[in-house]
Amino acid sequence: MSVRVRYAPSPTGLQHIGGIRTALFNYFFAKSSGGKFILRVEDTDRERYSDESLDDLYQTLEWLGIKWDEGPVVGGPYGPYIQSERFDIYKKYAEQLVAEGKAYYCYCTPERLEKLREEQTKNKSEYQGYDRHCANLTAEERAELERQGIKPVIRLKVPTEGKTTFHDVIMGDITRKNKDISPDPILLKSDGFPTYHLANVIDDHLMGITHIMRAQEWIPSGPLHVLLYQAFGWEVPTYCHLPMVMGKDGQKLSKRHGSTAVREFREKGYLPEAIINYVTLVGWSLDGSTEFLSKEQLEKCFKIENIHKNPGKFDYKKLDWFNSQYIRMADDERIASLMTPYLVKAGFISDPPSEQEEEKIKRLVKPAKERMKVISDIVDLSRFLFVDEPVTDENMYIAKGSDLENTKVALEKGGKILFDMLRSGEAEEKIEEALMNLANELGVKVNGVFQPIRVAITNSQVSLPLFDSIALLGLDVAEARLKRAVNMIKEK
RNA sequence: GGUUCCUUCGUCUAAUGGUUAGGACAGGAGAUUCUCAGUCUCUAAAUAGGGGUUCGAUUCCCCUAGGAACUACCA
Repeated sequence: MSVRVRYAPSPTGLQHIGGIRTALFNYFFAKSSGGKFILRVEDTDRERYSDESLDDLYQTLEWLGIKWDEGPVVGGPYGPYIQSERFDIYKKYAEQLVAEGKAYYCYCTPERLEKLREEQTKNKSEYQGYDRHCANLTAEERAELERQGIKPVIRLKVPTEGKTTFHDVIMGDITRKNKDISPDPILLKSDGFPTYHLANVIDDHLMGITHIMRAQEWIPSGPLHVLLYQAFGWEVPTYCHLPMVMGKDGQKLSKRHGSTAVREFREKGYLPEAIINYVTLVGWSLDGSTEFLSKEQLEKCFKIENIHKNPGKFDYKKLDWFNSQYIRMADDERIASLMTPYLVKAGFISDPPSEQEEEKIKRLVKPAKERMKVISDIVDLSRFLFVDEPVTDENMYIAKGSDLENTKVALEKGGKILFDMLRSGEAEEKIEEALMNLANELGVKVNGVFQPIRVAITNSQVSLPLFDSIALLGLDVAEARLKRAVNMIKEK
């Protein structure tokens, strides 16, 4: 039987790291086993649903380059793939269960349930959950409640005896006593929408899903789902509960740990291949030493056996490392076009950029590439190129390895040597040598000459290498800046 | 509280009865005759604790401890 797996997110928020990790594992498992990857939108919670979330889902998967074989937009033989469009199906199956005596209508108000819950926690009752108040309503009682206009929910009858076991590829057998399963969970809400449990089980069956790969937080509802499959008389798919992605403190990754939405990472200038590579390595490994895996490689070598049991913490620093590595590997043209929006947004260049600006960006890539962790770093790295701000006292005088006198000489003499030689087309090595000689005369290290000049030209303690900076700026502009600094320092 | 799951360097992980317990990120030190970054080299750092089984346990079993998830008309 060929593999069919699905990613079934609920569009109630932006796609986050944990979510796409699940998507990626499903996708890679499908690809590596020659199966199908299906996308299903579980939008049964109309309170929390938002169009923005749905858009974000599509955009994020597209950005990552994850294509689904069946699902919304592309369609497929088991559609529709959006649960809100399958409304009638769930109702039908829920009512079937009621007719067979496996489920029942419940008229309890949210208020009563709330009160029940309060009492249970107050009394530290061992029994948690619904008290099966409506489990044995007579036809008359029901008719009366209906007449009062109360819209019922449908609850599953969970056996109080026995136990339920399911097999998990990663975890092994997981068994739970039926009496420990949340008593009589709601299948169909009073608004007629299914709950997750019902819709999920029905769709997985109807869509021929063979493996259910989802986060470990779903383990507790596993037995309940098995009970549902059994109630319908359906075969239970293979379970594969994925280890969770945690924050630094070992708790479920959430906003307080930092960025979690993929969109945020994208906006900061992370590359999709870095996200894919790193995220896949949390909870999975090929061999313990291979670090770099492209999407194409993963589509081939991903093995379900290599998924771990234990949760993994999300390490932002390692992601940064991957990202800087991928930036370096990417070709210059791509980096240039990725940098452009940040420069536009910073107000450095016009939108769209002029030809000269584009030329500038192109030349900026090489020296900047090695220095970026994320593409947005380009803004600070290139400020000197687009903004002409006179060097500040602070930057000028804290230049390492130079005092005021040396700084003056370095700027005046060094600057003259530098630009004269540059103008006559001398090689960089030669110029460096000349500046080194000057440094020797002054009795300072080379840096004592280079640093003041670079600061004068870039107004920054930390900047691109001097020759790169000058080349980027153009000789005239760079020299003008140097002269301005010389004049400034003369007055001190 | 109840239920279920988890436990190798700070972090992600490799090794499954026999290794000096390996790699990577982060940290530290140094090198690279311009800062930063990068690159290179070196370095420190772990089998949660206690019992078994065994000639031998990171690896198998039990207990303890710690952590996590779930416990909604949310998914």
